[in-house]
Amino acid sequence: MGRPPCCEKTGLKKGPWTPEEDIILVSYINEHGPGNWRSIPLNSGLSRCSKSCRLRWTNYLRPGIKRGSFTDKEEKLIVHLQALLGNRWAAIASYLPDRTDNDIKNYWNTHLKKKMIKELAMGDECSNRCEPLIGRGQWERTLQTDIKMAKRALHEALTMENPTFLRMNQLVYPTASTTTTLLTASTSDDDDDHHHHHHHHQPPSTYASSTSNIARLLKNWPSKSNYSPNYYNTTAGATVPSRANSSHSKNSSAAVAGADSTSSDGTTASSKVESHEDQLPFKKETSKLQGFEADQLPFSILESWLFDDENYDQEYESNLIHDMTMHDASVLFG
DNA sequence: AAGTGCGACAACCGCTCTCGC
DNA sequence: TGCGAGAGCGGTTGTCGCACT
Repeated sequence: MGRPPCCEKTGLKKGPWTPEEDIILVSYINEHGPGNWRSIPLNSGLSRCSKSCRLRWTNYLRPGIKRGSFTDKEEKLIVHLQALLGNRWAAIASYLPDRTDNDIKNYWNTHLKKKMIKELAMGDECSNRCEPLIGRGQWERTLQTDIKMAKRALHEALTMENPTFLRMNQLVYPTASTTTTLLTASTSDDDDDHHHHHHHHQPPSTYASSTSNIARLLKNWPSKSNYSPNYYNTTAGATVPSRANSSHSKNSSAAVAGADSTSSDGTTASSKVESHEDQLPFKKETSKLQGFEADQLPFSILESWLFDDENYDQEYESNLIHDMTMHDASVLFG
């Protein structure tokens, strides 16, 4: 095919990033905000293409990224969502806001795919050998049930009007008063964005996965506890307004937000840029979440739907399937 | 100690989508 | 409406480190 790789133009550097390059990139973004990637190599002195800068930022340098091994819950969620959505890693990543799509994709390819194949093989073997214990049909039904549960969760999240869903949020949010204001039902298709939360990060084992290295070197680098998610959100804020509402951004793993926080210069993120909260799937008022463990949110909702079999009843399923319109299906499955 | 194989993951490539003109 | 530029996404590759022989 014709188009040359973007980095071939002017001898731009490729390959692993050095600490010095990371510092330059982070310093620049710290000062100007993310976005406008094309200007970064021009103005920052980096010999990297804009694309490489964006990837480096969104996958590794952006604050709030959780690294390290995946938990069982995350793993299960990925399996569910992959069964539901296929290899749409950005969409899957939107349900694990502190994981990048690249991370999830790699984890799937290196761990989960093999695991699923193995389990499939074991299922087949078991169905051949020990039919009385669990037959192929039963295994398939179990899998189908899992997929349906995931569909149901997604459907709930998208419709936003199911009373059961509201109950779930009351579990998540601490007070009834906040619940009513936070759960303004969305009418926009853009609302399948995700919640954002902070996790306690595991210490990175290599440089490439270490933003803390940069933190040590950069005086103003925001710590994990005080970073300004809206400010650093690749798609949000004044720096890249044109992309903020795109269909890509709604699923983007870069769209990380969380509880409001103080940025490096001492101003709050929400005062610095326009809030991105109204694009979140479950609207919330950031100020009302001060001090609240927002990082519990995604799993609080999804884990209940995806992991708790007690929530699942056949009657609801049949009703749901009946209610799902072709439009819903096209939205969900493209 | 040296060589080899393999797993993990960072980074790249190419395509598609969106937006502004 | 068409076009070009920028950005996002998913597939794939390259590299590194570890385990094993």
